Parts: sequence; structure tokens; C-alpha cells
Amino acid sequence: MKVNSRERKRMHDLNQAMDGLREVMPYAQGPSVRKLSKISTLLLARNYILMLSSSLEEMKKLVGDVYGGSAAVQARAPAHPALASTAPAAHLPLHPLAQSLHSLVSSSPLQHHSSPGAPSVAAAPQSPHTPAPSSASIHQCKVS
DNA sequence: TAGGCCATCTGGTCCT
DNA sequence: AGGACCAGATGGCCTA
Repeated sequence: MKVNSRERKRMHDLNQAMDGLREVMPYAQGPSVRKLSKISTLLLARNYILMLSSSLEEMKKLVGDVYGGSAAVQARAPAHPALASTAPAAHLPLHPLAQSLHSLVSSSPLQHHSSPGAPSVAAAPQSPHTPAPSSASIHQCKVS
């Protein structure tokens, strides 16, 4: 019983951490929206981090252009294919942070990378060197 | 009814 | 030895 109790507490702590992660994800939350599954939460978090990293790189380039002068055109291409996933899906409510991120990079020509064969849940690349999450992969985590 | 997701129990392994 | 972590098994709940 003691061991079981410890294990139960450990799993509860793990779930609490998972809830904390869900709270900061760009995903519609509320009583009417079903909670993201654990696997979806982890995949979404990974893609979200990749997207934020790309956005940061993009911002660095833009700042460099502003203060550096030339090569503005170069910076207009998404630094990371994950940026393509920032295209707003009309049917999905976006987290405010994700909205601001999108508006930040929306000047870039967004390219729609559809991946028909992709898993229903956010398909994550296998390594940092593989292509970034397919378009809308973040939004694919919507649970009906 | 099948499949997905989850909580719980339990045994094994590793670490302090 | 005791605790933490992990993975497999099992059963319940929910949805398409």
C-alpha cells in the first residue's frame, strides 16, 4: 500500500506538470474544450518550441536588417519551415501569444505545406535537422 | 463494439 | 534498505 501510494502521488505530480504545460500551450482552453491528451500535449509543446525558436531567429534577422541596412529581402523568407504553421486556421481559436506571433511573422510569404499522410496528432520531426513540423501541425492537435 | 486515453497496481532496475 | 523511476498488465470511461 505504501509503494502504491507513492507511485500514485508520483503520477499525480506528473499529471500536474502536464496540466501546467497545457496551460501555456497555444490551444483553446475552457470547459467546452476537451483536454489535450498527454501525447498530444508533448508533441504540441515540441512543435511550439520549434516555432518560437524560428520566430526568434526571424526577429533577429529583421532587427539585423533594420540596423544593418541591406538584404531585407533575404530575411523575408521563413527561417524555419515551422513558421508556415503559423498560418491562422479560421476554425481554430488561437492562443493570444500565437496570434501575436503570427502577426509578427505574417509579412513573410506563407507557404502551405500540407502533409496528407501525416499522423492525426502533431507530427514531430525526428531530429532538429529534419524538416520542421508540417504546416498547421500545432493546430492538428485539436480534439473534437 | 472497437479503439483511444487514462489511472492504478506491480515487479524490476538503478541510485543514494 | 528504501526511494525513485520505468514499463507492462489490467480495467474503466468515453466517443465514433
